[in-house]
Amino acid sequence: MTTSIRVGRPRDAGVSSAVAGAVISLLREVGLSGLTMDAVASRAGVSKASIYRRWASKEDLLVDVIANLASENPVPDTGHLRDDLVELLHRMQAFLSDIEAGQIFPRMAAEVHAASELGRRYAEQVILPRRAMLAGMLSEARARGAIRDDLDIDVAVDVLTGPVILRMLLGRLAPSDSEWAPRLVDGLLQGWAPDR
Amino acid sequence: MTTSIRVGRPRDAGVSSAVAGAVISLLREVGLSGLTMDAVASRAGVSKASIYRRWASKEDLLVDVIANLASENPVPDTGHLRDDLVELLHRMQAFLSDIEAGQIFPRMAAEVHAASELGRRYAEQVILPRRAMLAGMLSEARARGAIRDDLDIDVAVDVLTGPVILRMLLGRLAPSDSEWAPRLVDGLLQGWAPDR
DNA sequence: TCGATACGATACGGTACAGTTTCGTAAGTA
DNA sequence: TACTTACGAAACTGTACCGTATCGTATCGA
Repeated sequence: MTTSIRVGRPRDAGVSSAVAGAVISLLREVGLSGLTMDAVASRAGVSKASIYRRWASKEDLLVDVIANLASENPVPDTGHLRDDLVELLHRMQAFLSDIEAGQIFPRMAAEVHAASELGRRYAEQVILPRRAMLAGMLSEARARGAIRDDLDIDVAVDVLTGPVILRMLLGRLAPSDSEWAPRLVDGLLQGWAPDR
Repeated sequence: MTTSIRVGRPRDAGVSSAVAGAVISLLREVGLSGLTMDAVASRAGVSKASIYRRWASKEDLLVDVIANLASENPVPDTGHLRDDLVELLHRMQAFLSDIEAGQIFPRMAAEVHAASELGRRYAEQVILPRRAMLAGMLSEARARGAIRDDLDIDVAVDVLTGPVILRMLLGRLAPSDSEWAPRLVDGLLQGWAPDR
């Protein structure tokens, strides 16, 4: 509407990015529940007043920062389904264990489950696109005959990604070595192979 | 040591159980982070003093109550692996969607991941025994030739249970009908069948 | 009956933290 | 220069909540 000409001192763009960076690093260190606005301000080298000039509440800030957390995620596509899947699971594990340190994902999972605004946006911007990409990858493989044509794609997506989430949640209780992903994929592909 | 004869008014056993019940119902309604000792006392119809006479802290109370939450879980065993697995997944779904309302499990998952005392005890008393039972069930089936003898049991447990956890976390975002579990099991068993 | 302990009710201390306000100053526009 | 908005620093308000203490009463054993 009003492309009003701003008067007065302009906002320092560095403040916003410093705050976002502080939120992410604190999220890793102290988790969602341990994150305070005072800590964010201090870590960002910024006053709380400046934060509240940009975001109406802590909730708003978190939604904004976390939703923009992981937008880029290239899909491996060598044309060789087995290797693509192993690579995809490895990337997923790396992604999860990167933010794992700060326990972002488990807490986001709880938010998703609780259907909070934060959870809704996280699912919408992070989880669902990834599921859709994997589904597309499998559909393509099925179309070119690499896997049996009666394979249920939805369930296949669950079977591939569910175990990764599970192992991540269990963490130290069920450590997974580098061979875990290929063992999983190879095991599944045995059942997914087209009838000869 | 001292089997000291108690003097004075004895503790009312009803208080402990009322408190435990209050914790569970509140956990379902407001979640772990929304649970306060005042609310527990009020819901249980008990004074806070009486709670602190029994548990040293909120943390102690939660660990005690939650760890004793789900101890009994019979394993289906009709001898027919496919049906047993479907039944087991259905029970798992029912279990998770029962406590789902209160979001206990996702929060416990975050605790397990965070390796807190609460999470450690939950994993020890709830998760790991169930994994062990399922692994036993699969080993038995493998021993009697119902599934291929080179099947990796550990990965098989992940592949069966991971998707259930995933769907539960996603909740409304990826609703699963009653056919989901059999589709999952049948899909997996295709790959697990022994070579003919 | 007496002493000890439990009970509910309730007040209180202490702390943590979200969000607001104030103040002196910096950086823009008219 | 005058005005407007942003900035950091820091004090402040309000609230939530854990854990403790006090009080009058109830229930046990001796």
